Amino acid sequence: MGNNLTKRSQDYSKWYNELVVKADLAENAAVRGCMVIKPYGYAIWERMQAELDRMFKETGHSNAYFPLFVPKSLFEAEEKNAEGFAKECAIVTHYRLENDPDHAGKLRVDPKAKLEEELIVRPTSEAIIWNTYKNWIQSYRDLPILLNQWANVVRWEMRTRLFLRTAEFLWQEGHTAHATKQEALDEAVLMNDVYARFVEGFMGIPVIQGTKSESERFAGAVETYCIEALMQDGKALQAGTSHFLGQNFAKAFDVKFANKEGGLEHVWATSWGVSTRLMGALIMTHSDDQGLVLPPNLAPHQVVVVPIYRGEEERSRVIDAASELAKSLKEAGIRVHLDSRDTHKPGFKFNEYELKGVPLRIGIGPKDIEKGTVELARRDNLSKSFVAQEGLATHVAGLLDEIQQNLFDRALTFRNDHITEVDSYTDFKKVLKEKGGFVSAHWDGTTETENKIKQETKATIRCIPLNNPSEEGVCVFSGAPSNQRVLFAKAY
RNA sequence: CGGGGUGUAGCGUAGCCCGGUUAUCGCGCCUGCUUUGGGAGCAGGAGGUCGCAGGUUCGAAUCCUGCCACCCCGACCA
Repeated sequence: MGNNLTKRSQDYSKWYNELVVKADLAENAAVRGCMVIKPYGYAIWERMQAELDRMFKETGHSNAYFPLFVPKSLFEAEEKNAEGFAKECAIVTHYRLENDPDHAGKLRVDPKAKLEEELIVRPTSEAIIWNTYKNWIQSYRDLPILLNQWANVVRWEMRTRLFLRTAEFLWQEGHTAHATKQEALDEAVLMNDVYARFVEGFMGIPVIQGTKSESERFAGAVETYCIEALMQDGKALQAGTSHFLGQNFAKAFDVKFANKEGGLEHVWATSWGVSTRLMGALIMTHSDDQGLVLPPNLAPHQVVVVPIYRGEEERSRVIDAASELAKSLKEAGIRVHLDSRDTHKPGFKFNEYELKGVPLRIGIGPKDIEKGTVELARRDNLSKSFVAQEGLATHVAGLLDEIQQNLFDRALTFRNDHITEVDSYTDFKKVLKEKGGFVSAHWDGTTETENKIKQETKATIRCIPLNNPSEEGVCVFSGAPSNQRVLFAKAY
């Protein structure tokens, strides 16, 4: 990465927060741990939603919506799932307020309005959805069910961070029901792959697909597939997960179907989700000290046109020319924004759009009109050049592709340079401390070893990569035999 | 919940140790003129329950007590 962020990883946290705020993406809300997503941040989220939605539909899924509240009895039906989320639930106990007789002008909870049964604000929707699916499924003819929901969920984490871990966050959660184990497994793998394609192709963030170790697995899942990304400060970030739920939820909610042979079987399930956390991944993967850097596929505005002029006469001429340019780019399918504000000088705008990460900036002034040129400035490498107005749309389209590819390649190089194979615990600790990134090491497969390593180094097993080559070795911690390497890292 | 830190204008801050006129400075905001190819200059102006509540004192942003909020580090986690 061509900036000095990595050299001051201790400041990374501050840098990240400032960037989020200054680039106008989000801010802390009045509610502890919650955030306000501002229009510019939300526009980016909408771009992500649109693309993901397209990919979901392409793979046969539909959208639906389920309730925010989960009755406690439903929530606790799948024991492991309930246990896993129990410590971070917001709970609704009452449904009415009344005037406080002791404090004029204040309200208090009406003790008479206590709910018969508490409602859990969903931390995830498996319970409420499987309770519904129970009524929808009787025969193999009702399967598969391939649904996705765009929603908010609440997880009352002790420590929160804008985009990375907020008490309330936006996400999508897919919940599917299948007649066979293989079909469900295929679905979980497929959706993990959809995530990988989306995050890499659309967001320009390289990821490693893999499975989680038992202790990192989703509560209630049989297998958790995931995509893991690496941030510029050397910490890993779980960017998305796809779970094979086996028959756990079907058994908990008694969802059976009649198969072709006339027998009754429990349904097989998956669930998968990505969240606004991906915005955090975006910021921490591409941004530099000038601000946000958006991959062209994702950017709400791919190109911004900044007119440069002095005086009223020049202004109208330049704005006319700039409008023509913007129009021709728009006709070529490019998302372009003409900033004709007269209240800010060009220099101010240059910096503002750099901060906001617009991939390409076009400057046009009187000199350009004379010469038939424009000034092109790339956000990814901050280079500038003068090019002819003629054929500009084609040139710009090509450049946008190039920038998209360049951002991905740059991040991929960084990521690959930060996967280090180690064969001793000394090296393991040394690499974690001095270099960061993923450490590829042999592990004996036990949760006990995993926990001890976590305690001593704060590193966790991020994933066991898919198609991992088998290799004989010994666990770096215990010395017990192992037949493959797994990826460890400190993580967000 | 444990350990540390910070609360002063929309944002960032000085002042606090050692109490004393009208609470400092920068950014931003408003008005005018000049400016406009990399965050404009000058002049004028608006904006404050000094986190909250008590206490000490002739006098509190400053000292004391209590409370609240936020940030960082741990446990928890997409």
